[in-house]
Amino acid sequence: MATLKDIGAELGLSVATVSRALNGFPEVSLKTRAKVRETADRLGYRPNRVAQRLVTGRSGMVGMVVKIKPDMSADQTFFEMLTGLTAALSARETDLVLAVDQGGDPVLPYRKLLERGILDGFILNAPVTDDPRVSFLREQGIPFVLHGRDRATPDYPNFGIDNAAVSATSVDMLAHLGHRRIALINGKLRHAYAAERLEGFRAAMTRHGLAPDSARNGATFESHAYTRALELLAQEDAPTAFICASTVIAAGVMRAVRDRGLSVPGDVSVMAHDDALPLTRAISFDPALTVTRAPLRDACEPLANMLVDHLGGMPAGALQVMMDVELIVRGSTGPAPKGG
Amino acid sequence: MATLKDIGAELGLSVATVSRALNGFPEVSLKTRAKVRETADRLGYRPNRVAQRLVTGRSGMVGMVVKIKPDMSADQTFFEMLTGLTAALSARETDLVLAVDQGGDPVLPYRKLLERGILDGFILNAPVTDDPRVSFLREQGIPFVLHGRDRATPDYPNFGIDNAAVSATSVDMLAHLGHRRIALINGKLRHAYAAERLEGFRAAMTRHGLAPDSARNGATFESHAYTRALELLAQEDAPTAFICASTVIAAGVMRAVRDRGLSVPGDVSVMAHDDALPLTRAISFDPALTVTRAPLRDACEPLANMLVDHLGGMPAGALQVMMDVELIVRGSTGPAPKGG
DNA sequence: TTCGATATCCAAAACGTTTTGAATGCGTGA
DNA sequence: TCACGCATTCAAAACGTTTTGGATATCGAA
Repeated sequence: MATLKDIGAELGLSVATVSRALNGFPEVSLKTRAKVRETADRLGYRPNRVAQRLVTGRSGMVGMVVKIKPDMSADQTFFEMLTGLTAALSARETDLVLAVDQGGDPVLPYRKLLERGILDGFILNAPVTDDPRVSFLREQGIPFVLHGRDRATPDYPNFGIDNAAVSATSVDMLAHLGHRRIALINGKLRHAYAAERLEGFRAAMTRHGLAPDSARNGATFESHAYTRALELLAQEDAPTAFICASTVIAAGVMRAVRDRGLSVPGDVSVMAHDDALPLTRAISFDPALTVTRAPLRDACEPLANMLVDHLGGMPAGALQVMMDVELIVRGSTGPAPKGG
Repeated sequence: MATLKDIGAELGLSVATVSRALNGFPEVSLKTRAKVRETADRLGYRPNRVAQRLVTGRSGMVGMVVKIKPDMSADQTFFEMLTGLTAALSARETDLVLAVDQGGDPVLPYRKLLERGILDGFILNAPVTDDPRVSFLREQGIPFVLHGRDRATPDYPNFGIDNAAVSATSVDMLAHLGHRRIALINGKLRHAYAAERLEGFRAAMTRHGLAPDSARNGATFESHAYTRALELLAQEDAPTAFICASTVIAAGVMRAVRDRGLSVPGDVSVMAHDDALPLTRAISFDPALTVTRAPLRDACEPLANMLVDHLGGMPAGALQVMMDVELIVRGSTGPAPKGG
């Protein structure tokens, strides 16, 4: 492998000048810069990352812990994140080291990864409210970026969507269509996103003068959503509209609606939040699913860039982004049934 | 972070001696070795891996590419491997860098990972026959270890099970129970393991004087196996025993057998090869599934160690292991039905 | 006493890069 | 001619480790 010294020897230049030339420093003449570039290409020069990292004091590696649920339902979102993150990070000369959380103490895998002493920072995802990993990494002084947020006013870099707005947008749209009894089939409440969605749901329902008590929190299985929806539909004043935390949940709800002999959207409207995962595509539903859409993949590049920027010294305050979600109205929602 | 120099300064020793003391070289006295150890612990010394890697010329990082199938069915095996490999590699001070293969050119992700110039080697899994990744990495001169093998006599480090023996063991057992018409529901034939299983199946059947034509190769979905089994059971001389490439396939076959109004193992025996994945447990079948068993997890530590050893200079010839599989007879197999 | 062997230690080089501080050459204005 | 600024380049230090090639002290044997 060609080194800076090789290039310097070839041209009669010092390694310092070669280094500057390649790194675009201003104090090197255009002529030598061109010559250096040319020989570097010709010799197939690639900077030795290990040497770069030794002198800069950074490892160029960040960590991520994937939590394996017993049902392996994390897979889909995880692969989506993994694909996007590795691509975005490698564009910033950063590598992603993975570890697996098999349950138990949530900070343990982070502690073990840290002990190896080779990581510059972490990417956290799927926060629970007041996430213990956040407090741990903060007291260790390790930089990290969080997908979403674990508290109302985070003081760390984070990127996510406005989950309260997800619920609010959904409620607003359904209320505008005349629905009065709207249910929320939510994820488990300890997940920060679910708590935010519930809060947004309650606020929006109250704002519209509607009873905010038709919210169900729990596991995001299709079968679980099916059961919850059946329970709600069996009530005297059954909901005429469902807001689902995910498209998988929407599938369960739709199945329940049909098993009750009802139609979508004639009798019941169904909408969901859509992470745009490849497997459960909202557009493949019949009828196509109305959604608040925020592709998970879109979060990867910002997350990667924010972490690298933060490692480069950018303060956390400048690295907090909350995205708006897009409302896409399709066939699964319609006016509230007459005399509902 | 404390360095060798810090420890040396504290004790009035040179960094060379401190380094030797910590690395267990013989030419340092027991007394100073103990003192060095003590101060190293007290100062919380951790070797700077980047510096180590610069001088040793190795990066301490190996790569693995996960292939995402459209149906994401790789997830289960992948997570199983990921869990085991990260643990085994970190015990050898090695990190795992992941990339994603989203289809298309199978060597592209390896090429891109290689261009970053930070990897010492690769772990390959799920080989197809005459795998193009093998030829690519070999002509690039990059060390790798393969889970399984892509040709009969591999010249690279590899670890796997004897897939021909998997079939042979299964056929032997079923033939011994009196079965004459035995079917193989196999994976896609381009996968090396499936080709080996088919070969082993044919050889064993012929050896027993049985017709080796009831083999079906294809996707490893439950539904696909169900369809294939139904087809075979509809034949005039339907099989009385099924050998399945996986427990998922066995589930489909069992469903087909029952939908035909037949019983397991009274009318039809069913057995499978079991990778011991957490989700589809052979023992949870009803009746519990007879299997040839070789936990996927068991391959992780050998694979990790073999790659690290190979990187350390051990020749490929010394790093080729083919494991035997374990036959576990449970309730899903029994004597062939009378007058079958 | 002297020689050689042995045990123990150290100084310095090396890995490939970035960065600091200084040097060189050149033109310009006085 | 001198001083000065500017553009361009270089030598050397630094990062933290491993490893090479001595150096020093100790001891036994001649």
